[in-house]
Amino acid sequence: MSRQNQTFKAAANQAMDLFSGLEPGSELGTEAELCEQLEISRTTARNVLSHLASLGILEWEGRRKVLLRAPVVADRFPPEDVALPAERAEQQFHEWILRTDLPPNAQIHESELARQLGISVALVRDLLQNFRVSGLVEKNPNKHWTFRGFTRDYALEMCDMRELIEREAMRRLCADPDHPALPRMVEMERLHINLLARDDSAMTEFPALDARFHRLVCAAARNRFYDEFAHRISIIVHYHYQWNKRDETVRNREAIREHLAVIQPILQGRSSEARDAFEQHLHTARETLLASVNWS
Amino acid sequence: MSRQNQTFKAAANQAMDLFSGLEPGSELGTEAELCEQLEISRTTARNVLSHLASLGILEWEGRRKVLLRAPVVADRFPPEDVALPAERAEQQFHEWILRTDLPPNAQIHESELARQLGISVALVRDLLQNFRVSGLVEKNPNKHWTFRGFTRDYALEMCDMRELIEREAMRRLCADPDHPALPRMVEMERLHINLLARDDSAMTEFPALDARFHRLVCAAARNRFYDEFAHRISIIVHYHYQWNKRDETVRNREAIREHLAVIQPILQGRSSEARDAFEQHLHTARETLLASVNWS
DNA sequence: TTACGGTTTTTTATAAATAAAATACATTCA
DNA sequence: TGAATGTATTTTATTTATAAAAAACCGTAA
Repeated sequence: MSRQNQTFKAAANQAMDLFSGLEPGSELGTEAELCEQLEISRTTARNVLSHLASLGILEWEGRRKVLLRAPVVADRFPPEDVALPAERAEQQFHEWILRTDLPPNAQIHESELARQLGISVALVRDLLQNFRVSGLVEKNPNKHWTFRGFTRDYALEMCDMRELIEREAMRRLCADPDHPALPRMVEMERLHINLLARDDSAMTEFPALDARFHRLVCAAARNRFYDEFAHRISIIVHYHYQWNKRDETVRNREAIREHLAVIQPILQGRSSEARDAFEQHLHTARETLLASVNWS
Repeated sequence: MSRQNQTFKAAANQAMDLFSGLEPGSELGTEAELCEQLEISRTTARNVLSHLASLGILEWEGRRKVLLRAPVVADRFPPEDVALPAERAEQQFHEWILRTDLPPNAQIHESELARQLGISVALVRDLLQNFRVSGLVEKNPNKHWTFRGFTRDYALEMCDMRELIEREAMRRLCADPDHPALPRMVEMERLHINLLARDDSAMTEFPALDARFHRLVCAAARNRFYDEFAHRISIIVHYHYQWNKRDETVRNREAIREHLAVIQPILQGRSSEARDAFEQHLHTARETLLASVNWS
């Protein structure tokens, strides 16, 4: 079927967001300006303009573009139409592989998975190839893929690598009082304090914050290999925890406090205290992760 | 054009190797046995048998398979026919990206590269996606790829990561006197001593040995993430050094001696000496790598 | 005369097509 | 009867096709 026009649809919705802040009758900028704002090509920008014109939202002739009325909800493309197939597929795939209870050494067939997820084999192939780096699947040439299993071994190897990297990143962060990551750490403190103040139901937001915290720590080392690994891990941990929910709120609150016990000394320049607290947190994180796979 | 039959051709050549050791007139085993030996499916095994029968190398009817004559060179498929397109393409791609003098931030177009390498865009896409993990290229969604450059920064980040991992792996290797990697270390010592005894022209074999040594060290940690990283690095370093040839033989001989200064204490259980020597080697390796990118 | 808009060309994202290779099923002969 | 063979089906590797999106090109009006 080739491409759908998701980029166009997403851009059209974004343009409507932009224009709903303007008065009807106001003149719009040039095509190039719209491209900048929406981060799209002129081809797509022009398609958007002509679409909005056909909806009667604006009048467009040559360089004159006048807003006729504010866009309404009915004008927008529905959210399921704007997600790119690749993005949608990736999310579905992660859900499937990390939340379906696949046994270790299970065979994964590209064609079967494509049918299950309702996407093309080529896309499944992309997903599996990319996911291979996470160490959970491997390819048997000319044959199927194998799921290696979210086993205790896997968790141990992941924790080892994570601790190696994050410990080093933390060392660098603490060593430099003018480290460029510090402003973002201030913001991070605020987010943690806010979340801690809210009630248990808000704890569902923790996994995302946890991932951001650890990615920020990794980013402090300014090493693309650290970042790459942190990114991989955050996906795995995110889906794994969504699925394993026991003691969730208690565990999450405790983790937020541990994060703060790291963040605050960093901001106040008490390095050794920060590093001790971080060691403590790495230890807890390891325990939590291992506990969640203990049954295997 | 879909697939060529490389698997079949490679298997046919392998089968001929196998049969050339047998007397004409001898009976061959079952189809299933041939599958085992050649690591192929029965479909392919049967195709091979029928091909060899049509060449008059054997007679095949039902379960009776008799070797008629020894295969000769003319029976074989030429080597360029047996390599899989994907493998051939990968090698070409690595040559291209690591030995062509691409400037940092150069644009890479899938379609253009496909034309240059004479392969399909889909294959180029696979190669770039896979290579992305090495941190040298990045994707601009809906647009081209960007070569980030084999810069000083890149070399520094790579060395940092490498040292972090290999230092830890070495610690583990030294901590366990019965480590399962030790037998392979004995073999490694032998290979190093042999190479050192040969003349300068043999030094072209060093990069491959170097990669093996470092991969073995990483393997000692028994962590799939270490292995993955070691593998990536070995590709980069391999191609980079092939291209940067100054002081080659001197540098290589020195590196062999440094490797031996690590291997021998390990085998003799002198841990701290091994680790000191390894630190020294990591330092030299870093210097060498940085020197090779100094011009940028 | 130059920045902007109209048009054409190139490139990417995705799916579909095709032959090879693997696997599953049916059949036959020791 | 069951292990090996013959046959059919499924799955993978690779290329090709197609529409969307980006980029390049060219003309025109402020």
